[in-house]
Amino acid sequence: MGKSPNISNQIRSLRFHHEEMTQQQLADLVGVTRQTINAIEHNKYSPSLEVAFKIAVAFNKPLTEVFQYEAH
Amino acid sequence: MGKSPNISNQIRSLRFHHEEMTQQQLADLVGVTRQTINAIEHNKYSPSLEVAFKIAVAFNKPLTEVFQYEAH
DNA sequence: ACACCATGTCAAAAATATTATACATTAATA
DNA sequence: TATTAATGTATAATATTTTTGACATGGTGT
Repeated sequence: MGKSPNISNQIRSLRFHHEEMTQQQLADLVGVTRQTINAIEHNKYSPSLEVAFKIAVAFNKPLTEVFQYEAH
Repeated sequence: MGKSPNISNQIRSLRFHHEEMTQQQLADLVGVTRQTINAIEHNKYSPSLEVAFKIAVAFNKPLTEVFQYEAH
């Protein structure tokens, strides 16, 4: 659904809370490419639910702590 | 990410808990088609995070109560 | 200065999600 | 019987996400 201004995320800050985990390292944990992590981090589009869940697992956080939704 | 055996959901039972809300009615609330709801309900693929959030909002539940992830 | 690493970004291709149309089945109902 | 509503499918077309490959930048270290 294209650009998603109504979804935000804490990926960047979570990465730095995790011993400065790099975009590449997170991508490897999740099983996607570095560009995908970068795009999601910058809200270029809303990821699939599966990728979102995998990111949450990588940080050992519930999904809703990584991604927030604000209806408009 | 194609078929998603590691994501399950409670959409069907939530629909019936909501005055027997129909697939079409949920689709209208969410802004997708009936076929999309049907496919998601049957785990044919994992929806976008945005659609997942909208479904959760339609049921007035946190996303993680509607969708569950089980890493394998 | 040079190399290295993390990041931002871009464009084209591949993969996946979603729509649109259509048709079959079942249950309810007039 | 006939009709209507809800659902399960199916296929092709469109939209979106993800990959791949590439290049540029700023920072850090040698």
